[in-house]
Amino acid sequence: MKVNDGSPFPKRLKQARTRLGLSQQQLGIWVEMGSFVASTSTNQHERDVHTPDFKTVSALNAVLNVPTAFLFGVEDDLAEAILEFSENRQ
Amino acid sequence: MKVNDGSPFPKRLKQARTRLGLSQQQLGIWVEMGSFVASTSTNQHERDVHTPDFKTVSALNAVLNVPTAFLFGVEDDLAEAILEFSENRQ
DNA sequence: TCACTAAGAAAGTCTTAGCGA
DNA sequence: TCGCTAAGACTTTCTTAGTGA
Repeated sequence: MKVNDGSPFPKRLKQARTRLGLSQQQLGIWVEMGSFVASTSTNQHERDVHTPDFKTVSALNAVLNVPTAFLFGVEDDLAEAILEFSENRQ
Repeated sequence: MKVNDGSPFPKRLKQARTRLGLSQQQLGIWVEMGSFVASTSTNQHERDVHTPDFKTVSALNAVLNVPTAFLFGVEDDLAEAILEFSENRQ
């Protein structure tokens, strides 16, 4: 996946991270367990330099407490609805 | 993204395609406009050999008439809810 | 025509080593 | 400490050419 191809992923990732008050490095460490890579990797994902593989996406979901679908929701209202759906279920 | 990494994308893609009664090649042609590549490419995506980039994902959304988030919905009930949400809005 | 596969070419992502605020 | 970047190493995806049902 190339730079800035229109994916909602970077935006949603940042949205979910800042909601929890985590730094890029903190998120990366909890997800990937490598403190040298963490900051760079997360930064690249949020800036749409590239997209992580699904294993990383899953790990992000777990830490950020959002469904995978949320990170790929293009429309804001749909993304909101996805969050509500998952919160009401838990 | 490697083979069988747990992404819901392959499953959802097949689900959305068969719902419309399209062949792998037909879907590929409408999305990518290359009849030689179409069949192979779609087949690889559905079998989770690999995942397409976001431009292709967007094109698939348009043809299949589903939101991007649907293709990345892990939970079946959430995926259903995403479909309903987008249908009620249109 | 359908779903599917191997393998080289092409394009992507990850890691290392840094930057300025 | 924070967000961020370049570039080579590494890994993935795409295209071509083909299979059997």
